[in-house]
Amino acid sequence: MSSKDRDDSKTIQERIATTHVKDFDLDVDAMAAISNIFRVAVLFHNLAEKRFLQKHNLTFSGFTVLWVLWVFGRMESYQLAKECGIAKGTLTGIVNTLEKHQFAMRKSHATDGRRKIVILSRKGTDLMSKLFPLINSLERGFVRGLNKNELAELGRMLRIILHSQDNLS
Amino acid sequence: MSSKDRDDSKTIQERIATTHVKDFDLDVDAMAAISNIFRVAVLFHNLAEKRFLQKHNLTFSGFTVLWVLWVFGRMESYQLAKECGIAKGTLTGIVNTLEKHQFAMRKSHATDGRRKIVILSRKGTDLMSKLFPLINSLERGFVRGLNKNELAELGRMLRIILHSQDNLS
DNA sequence: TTGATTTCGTTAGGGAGCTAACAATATTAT
DNA sequence: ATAATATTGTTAGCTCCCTAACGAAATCAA
Repeated sequence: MSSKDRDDSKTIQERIATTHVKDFDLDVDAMAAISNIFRVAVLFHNLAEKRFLQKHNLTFSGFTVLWVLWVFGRMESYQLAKECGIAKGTLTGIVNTLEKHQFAMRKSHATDGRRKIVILSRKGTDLMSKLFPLINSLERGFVRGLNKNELAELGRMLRIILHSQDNLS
Repeated sequence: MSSKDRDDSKTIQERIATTHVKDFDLDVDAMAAISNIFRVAVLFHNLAEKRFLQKHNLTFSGFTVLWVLWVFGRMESYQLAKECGIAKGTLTGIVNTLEKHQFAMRKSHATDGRRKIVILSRKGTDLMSKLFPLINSLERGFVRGLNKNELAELGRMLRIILHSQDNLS
């Protein structure tokens, strides 16, 4: 199966944008890439919620927090927010929801009265053991059109983009 | 500048995940790719709002709607929602906000009493002429670590991912 | 020790995202 | 023509997301 057999034609938006935009000095390829990154993210987000998360009273954000907790075991709030890429005020709400459904709970820091630690409950751990492979199967499905080398190349390019933004938060 | 000179090492999350996850039959590369797509999207979203959009009372979603309207001229609501990748109920709120700031307005359909058409105001058009190149410069900055061929390859792979999901909404 | 500054988590207010239910209008069936 | 069905946009309820302001606690200064 050659590369030509696969559907990689431009989306409607890209096509129109290409024609509409010639008055400005625009980088259409950069625009298309970022725009399509958003499309993939939204698509994955919605599909994951609908297929696997909703029935467990879990949102995608809640899952992300549980994912980090599952990987790291436990974590202090401010670090958890940073790792999830959300504001600290947002994390408060998400942890409230997770606590309501008893997937996680808060603990006070031993020596510092300001800090709180979020830990995974047994129920949360069990759920993650079940959800993690399911979500990964969805991820696998999303990139099934790419071969091993292409997938590695995609990962490399995304890391380049991320690291080139490190300085300007 | 060779490929080796650029920072494309794995993120902390990827590294930890790789070690924690060996009990399951997981595709770590697929996980890393999707996860990093989300990171790029969130980073771009926040940066665009902070740098260019906030000062005009515009959110990223509001900008997206204006962007589609600017490209297509005008559009019926249900189609606009679909093109933006959001639910119709969500679009109602966004158009309310856009109307409040007079960037866009609703018109009734000529023959079908159910349908509404959203059109860009003069104020919205002027703003987009200014914002469009600014956002594009941010997009350009995001992919500045990739050369022309790599960027084209990235776009091609993202399109493959998107089209391979076409069947399962 | 006392006072100023910093850090951490929560809260409040605005906007965005979903689903489900609803009213209004169109379309189709009988 | 009338009834049943389908479609469109809005609304309500919940969650998420941001920023800004706040209180509590820790740290630093003098």
